Amino acid sequence: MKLSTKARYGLKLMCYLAKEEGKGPISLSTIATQIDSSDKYTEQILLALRKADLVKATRGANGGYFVENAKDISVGSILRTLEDDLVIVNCVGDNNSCPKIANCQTHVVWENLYKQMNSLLDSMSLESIIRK
Amino acid sequence: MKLSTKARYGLKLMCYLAKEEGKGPISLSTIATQIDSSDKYTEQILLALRKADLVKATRGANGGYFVENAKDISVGSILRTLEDDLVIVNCVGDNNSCPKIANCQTHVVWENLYKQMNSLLDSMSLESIIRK
DNA sequence: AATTAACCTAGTAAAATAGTAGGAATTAAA
DNA sequence: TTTAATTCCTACTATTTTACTAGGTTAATT
Repeated sequence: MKLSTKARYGLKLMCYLAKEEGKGPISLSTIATQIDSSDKYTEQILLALRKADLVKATRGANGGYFVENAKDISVGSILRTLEDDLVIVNCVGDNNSCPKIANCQTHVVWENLYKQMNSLLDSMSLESIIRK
Repeated sequence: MKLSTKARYGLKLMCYLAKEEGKGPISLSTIATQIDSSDKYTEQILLALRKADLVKATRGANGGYFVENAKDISVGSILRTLEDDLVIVNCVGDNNSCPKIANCQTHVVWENLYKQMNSLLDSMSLESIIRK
């Protein structure tokens, strides 16, 4: 159960963008260099984050990606968009459909774990972690 | 980031053995049937759990697997043996060797997550979850 | 018009997980 | 003392997921 590189690069990149907040769009290639990843892989991550509205982008010459209001962006929201909603087992979260939940002792474990992870990660804002 | 089937089957199986505590050894095939898995796959899981001393086994005819003191076995200890120590990223836990930790903002996130997961799972005993 | 840079989809390579197979060792019962 | 039951152990294979690459399209700026 390892966190994906997508999520790790993604959080790293968001920290970088948060630190540069207010300085205008930053190009993909600059971002990729900062986080030691390839342009193409970084692009995929940024695409997902933009679709989730966690980063903004402007196209064309001098375009790039940027973050607004880092203090309102939680680490949880970033990881959920890059990590399949942080659903650790299929029987937790929104579309859990296991018919045996009622008499399943293990379910309570996954449910607790899921809730704790989300609430911890939601309690950390991007701004709070870059200040340290 | 999904939990492995090994860990899921493993916890299920431990719940079953905990419920049967004191009734003597239970054969592999009985256990496999109970958790809807194959004998061979179940065997691998039991092997790992036995090596971690979480289940006991007796060999030969009428042999099998059993659990002692379910109240002293934590869910965390089970999952750690089946899930690569629950190390979500390489830079947490015992053999973290990343030289950049000192000036890495994301590390604090992984470290917190790692600690919370472990402490939650350690706080749940096998006995406590089968009672519900 | 040319250039720069994001957008988007599809494909491939690598790694991890899931599961199978089969023989060796041990114990109990016949 | 032989046979049957049962765990032990290692290696292998198939499947799925993750990681990463490629290349054309669209939009904005100069």
